[in-house]
Amino acid sequence: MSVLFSRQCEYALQAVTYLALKKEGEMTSIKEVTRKLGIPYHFLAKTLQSLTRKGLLVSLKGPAGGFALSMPAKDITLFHIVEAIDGVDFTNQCVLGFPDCSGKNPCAVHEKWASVRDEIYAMLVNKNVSQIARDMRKPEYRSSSE
Amino acid sequence: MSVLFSRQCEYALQAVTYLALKKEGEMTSIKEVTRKLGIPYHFLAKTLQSLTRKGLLVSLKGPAGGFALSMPAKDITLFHIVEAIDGVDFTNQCVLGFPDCSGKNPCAVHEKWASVRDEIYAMLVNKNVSQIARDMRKPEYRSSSE
DNA sequence: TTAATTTTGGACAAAAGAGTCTGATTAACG
DNA sequence: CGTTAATCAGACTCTTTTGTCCAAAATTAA
Repeated sequence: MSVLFSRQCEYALQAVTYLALKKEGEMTSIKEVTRKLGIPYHFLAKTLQSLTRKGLLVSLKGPAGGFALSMPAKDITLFHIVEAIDGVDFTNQCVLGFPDCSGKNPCAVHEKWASVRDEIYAMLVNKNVSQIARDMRKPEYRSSSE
Repeated sequence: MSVLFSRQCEYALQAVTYLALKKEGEMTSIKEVTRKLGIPYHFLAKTLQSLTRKGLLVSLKGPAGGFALSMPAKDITLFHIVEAIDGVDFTNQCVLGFPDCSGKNPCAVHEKWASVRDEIYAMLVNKNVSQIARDMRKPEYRSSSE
């Protein structure tokens, strides 16, 4: 199992941040993204199509076609991507799986998890893909296998 | 998908903390646990058997049989249970799914996630099921549907 | 000893997640 | 116009996870 997000969501996060490295409006093909990131072609295709339908990306068919961010990179956060692929249930679900866990009826780690969850939320919201692209251009940020 | 742990692991966490409510050495049947917690009988059976093989529980067949903690509740932490069912990969995996993410080669949220992960780890290690049982006996801690 | 009640073990089924394949559509370029 | 290169759509397969079923073994109590 993946840690916190589904595989598909991880791929989406990786791919969108990769697109953010390109200059605004430049189209990037699925082929390029999957090669650089080492993820399955057709699976990512579906994922990017889904992000396009949700309005986070734009796409263009034909030669010189591909995908690009639909808005300035500074307006897209990691949270937007997670929201589009996995949904945001993690923001209100009990980490121990109790269906009726709440402030009135807390599980053993309710408050602690609430604070952890808030940190995760902040981690996703406070990072827009423009900042990430800036970070990734630094030499010490090279997570893809190029 | 569940939040952080597999369904089976959530069930295990719920069940073991339920067993911790009983007095030391008292046997509790699968039937009772699944009824109180509203989780599938045969599925939990397998889970408890697995915890028994791993040494966290003891079991006894026959009428008046069932399961009990194999050691004092204060010696069992949530982490032990997670370790036995899901494993501890979450302690060293990249949250964005980059296979080669590391301190030398960090992803965009590497440090932030490291601190969140440490908090999760502490949350699991610092809670033993004896404390949890004590908490659950208070009136405001009633997470099962009894 | 017999009946009842429980865990144990293994096989099986269903559902969800991940990944693949093929053909259609679209657009750039010669 | 025809070729080529890309997305799009949908069906399909494979794997993992979740859940179910049944018979055997063990233990208690009558």
